[in-house]
Amino acid sequence: MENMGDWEKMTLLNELKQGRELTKQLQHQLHSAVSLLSSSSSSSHDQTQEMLIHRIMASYDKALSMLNVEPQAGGCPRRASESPPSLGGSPMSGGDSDRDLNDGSTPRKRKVMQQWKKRVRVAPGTGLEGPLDDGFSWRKYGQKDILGAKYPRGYYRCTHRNVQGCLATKQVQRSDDDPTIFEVTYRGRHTCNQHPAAVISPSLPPENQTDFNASVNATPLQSVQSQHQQNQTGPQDIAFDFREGLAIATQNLDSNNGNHNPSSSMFIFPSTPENIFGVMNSNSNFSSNPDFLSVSTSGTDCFSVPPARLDSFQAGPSFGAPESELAMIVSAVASGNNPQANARSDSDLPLHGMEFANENIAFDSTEFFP
DNA sequence: ACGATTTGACCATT
DNA sequence: AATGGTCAAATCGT
Repeated sequence: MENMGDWEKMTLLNELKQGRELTKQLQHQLHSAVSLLSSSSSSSHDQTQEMLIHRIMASYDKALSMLNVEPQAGGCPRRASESPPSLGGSPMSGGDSDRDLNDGSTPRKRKVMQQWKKRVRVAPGTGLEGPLDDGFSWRKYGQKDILGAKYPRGYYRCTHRNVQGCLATKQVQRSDDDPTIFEVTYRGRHTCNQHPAAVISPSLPPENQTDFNASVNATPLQSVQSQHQQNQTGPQDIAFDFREGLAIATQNLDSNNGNHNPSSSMFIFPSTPENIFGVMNSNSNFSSNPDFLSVSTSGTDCFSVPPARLDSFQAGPSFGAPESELAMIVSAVASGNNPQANARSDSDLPLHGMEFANENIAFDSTEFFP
């Protein structure tokens, strides 16, 4: 456990929480099923089920407490506004903006900058090695070989750091396993006056994206651009990812049993025939490249949409559901003149951590991730 | 000339 | 001491 990376720890944590939450759901299902039946005395079979559930819950609680997490009923140990856990490396060391945080007189805890990650897949053969355009302009200020990593890590800061004092930074690390994937860690908020393309940008933490209900008519997917092109980028990328540390969505995640049932989802949101609403957990990521928009959970691609199928795409902070249970809601608006987008019904989707409330539109990840 | 990138050195943290 | 993050001089590209 000690030699676990923070990223792995977070993933393990999320899995455990998810398991616990799903067990709770199962418990509720069983309860409601029992109460629907005649209220004659519960059978020993019911009691056995109840005991098993309690033991499963106890196991999850024990595992969570071993990870120093208070297992709690709500399922969300932290509110979103609280500082995220330290992930992916030690907290900022030596940053010029951080150096002055402690005058040495009082040993106070270094301020932990908000950070969140995304995984970006770059289409192989594009010849583009750099990170995706995310609508902001970045200046590279360092590169470092990281122990155990095949590829060096690039360090970027906002171009407008000096002029406008914007402290946003990002790190780009090419994946060892899949060189077409870049893991991008964003830190700090943009305080500069840059106008990233769409409302949604991976370098904006979700709470900045409050205009969730407004329609976004941006081109959903844009080409990967070089650093130079980024500087004059217009409305471009709608890639998006979720802040660390949010709670786990608790919808039905088991997509491998072929029993995917939209109606069993815990959260159903109002949707129009033109809209798709998805619910994702805190490990979900959006990424895009010229060929598709993809949504993944825990690093596993689970959902992708060819750009031709969508007119716009947006995501924002959760609403209409307890924050403790929902991380994010995703909405995509399908084109009215795009028959493909409305052609299929929602069933047996290979989705992990994502649920559509709209049954008119479905996307099959296997089409794009064979 | 100017801005961006590269890269070795330095510093903080563990 | 090892490692990760940043600085800043040198270099590159336009």
